[in-house]
Amino acid sequence: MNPSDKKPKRLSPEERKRRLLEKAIDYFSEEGFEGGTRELARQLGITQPLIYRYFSTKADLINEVYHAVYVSQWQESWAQNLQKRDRPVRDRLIEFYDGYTNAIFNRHWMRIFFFAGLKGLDINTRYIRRVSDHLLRPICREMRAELGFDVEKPLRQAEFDLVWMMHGLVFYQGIREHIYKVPYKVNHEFSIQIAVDMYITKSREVIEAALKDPAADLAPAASFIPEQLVQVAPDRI
Amino acid sequence: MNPSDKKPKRLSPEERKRRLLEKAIDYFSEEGFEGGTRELARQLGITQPLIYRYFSTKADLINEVYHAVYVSQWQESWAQNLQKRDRPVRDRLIEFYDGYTNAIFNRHWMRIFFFAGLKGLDINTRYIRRVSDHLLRPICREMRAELGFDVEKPLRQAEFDLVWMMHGLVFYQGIREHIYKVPYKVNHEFSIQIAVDMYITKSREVIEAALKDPAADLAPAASFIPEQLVQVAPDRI
DNA sequence: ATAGGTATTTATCACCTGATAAAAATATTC
DNA sequence: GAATATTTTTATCAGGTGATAAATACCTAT
Repeated sequence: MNPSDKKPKRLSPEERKRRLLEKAIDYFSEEGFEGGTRELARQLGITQPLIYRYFSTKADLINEVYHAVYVSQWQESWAQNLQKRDRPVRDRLIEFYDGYTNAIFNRHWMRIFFFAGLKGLDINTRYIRRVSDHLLRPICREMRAELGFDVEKPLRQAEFDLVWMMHGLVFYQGIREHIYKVPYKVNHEFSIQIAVDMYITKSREVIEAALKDPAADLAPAASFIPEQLVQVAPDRI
Repeated sequence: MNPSDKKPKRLSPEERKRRLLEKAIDYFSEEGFEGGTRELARQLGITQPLIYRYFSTKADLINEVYHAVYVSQWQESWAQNLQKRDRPVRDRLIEFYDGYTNAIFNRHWMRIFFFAGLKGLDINTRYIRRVSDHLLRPICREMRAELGFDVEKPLRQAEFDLVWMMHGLVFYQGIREHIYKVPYKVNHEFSIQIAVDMYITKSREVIEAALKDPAADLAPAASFIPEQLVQVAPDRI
């Protein structure tokens, strides 16, 4: 046996915790949060009680998994760059979706997102609200500004639906790739381009019709709840 | 108490099994397949061992849930009507998606689909293959025929991706409504119209470019496996 | 009314779950 | 090299799981 293969039986707390969290992301994104701590320990080559030296409860471990996968991946620059009016909206959107899909189109992110979504966990609803409030609503404003509509008038339902359609078209390709597991490489640049073009093309008539009709539904109000991406109610795990 | 409220303590096997399956659909679509048989029984007002008089194992019960939610909802007329060339493709697509979303945009279908998808269950991959082979590929043929392209030449990747984009745009609105649980009614007719228009608008240039370039990727071959929507490998539950 | 049939419950099995406490193994310090 | 400190394991707990067998409660036909 290669002498360099010798792995020390004891690790520093930092290194052990790092490996534990890394494996937990892997494991829970495959098995869901019902996955057992014993099997997780087995895959790490350690015994199950050792997990509890580094995470006080299973819920605590899962919380850190969330943080690592979701929170730390969110880029504040997304919302900032989307609102820099020195370039056409189309360019900004394509650049944004290039970065966004690059951050979230991976097996860990996609699967944990849906596991959490099906469980109705806080982190998931908060994330969707964040996408809605910090990304999609600003995009609607930018679109109005570029087309010369009044930015101050309240957002209409139809405009909001339309921007969600663009978002959904892009996002669904990630679902195909990582949830459906299609047996070939999905071309994301292509779908981003199609989605953005669809949005740009349809925006004028949708905004025009929505603003003309005083009876048209308003988009639901942005959330009042001070939203963070962090907490998970422990009893939901 | 209203005398008509008196419920008999014993039911006929048919009625009991019917109620059990109905509740199981409800229960597993909320909790996922890890949901316990005791809680299921509790919600039915019966004891847990009674379940095993009507379903030999939990896997057997889940299998019947699948069948009720997926298989029995599939309409053969979808594929048939899509290929009747007496009307424009646009009309056929809109009619199809009206019927399709009407069948699958409900909490049971949507949630069970993703629970099964995350577990990698056969039923789910089979379903996706069925959508691909029986719906989306025929749509691509119809589109080529309407635009006057050669229907016999093999399907290209870009055409296939494009039809999946239309499909994804529509499907994603169901995800928003039933997985994200947005707090308002999503307008499906609107998104269907946008999706179909996007597909029709982009088809000509995509097909043209794909057929012109001899190096363009082909779409993956339709599946050879004799696909059914029925079986679930018991050991995967 | 009673007897037979069967739907339903009670009691129980072996196994798995997250979590805790004490013992052991390893590394570090003097 | 002995003493100390800390990582890791062993042993175990209480409670939950799917499933089975035997006992019971209910309905119906006679």
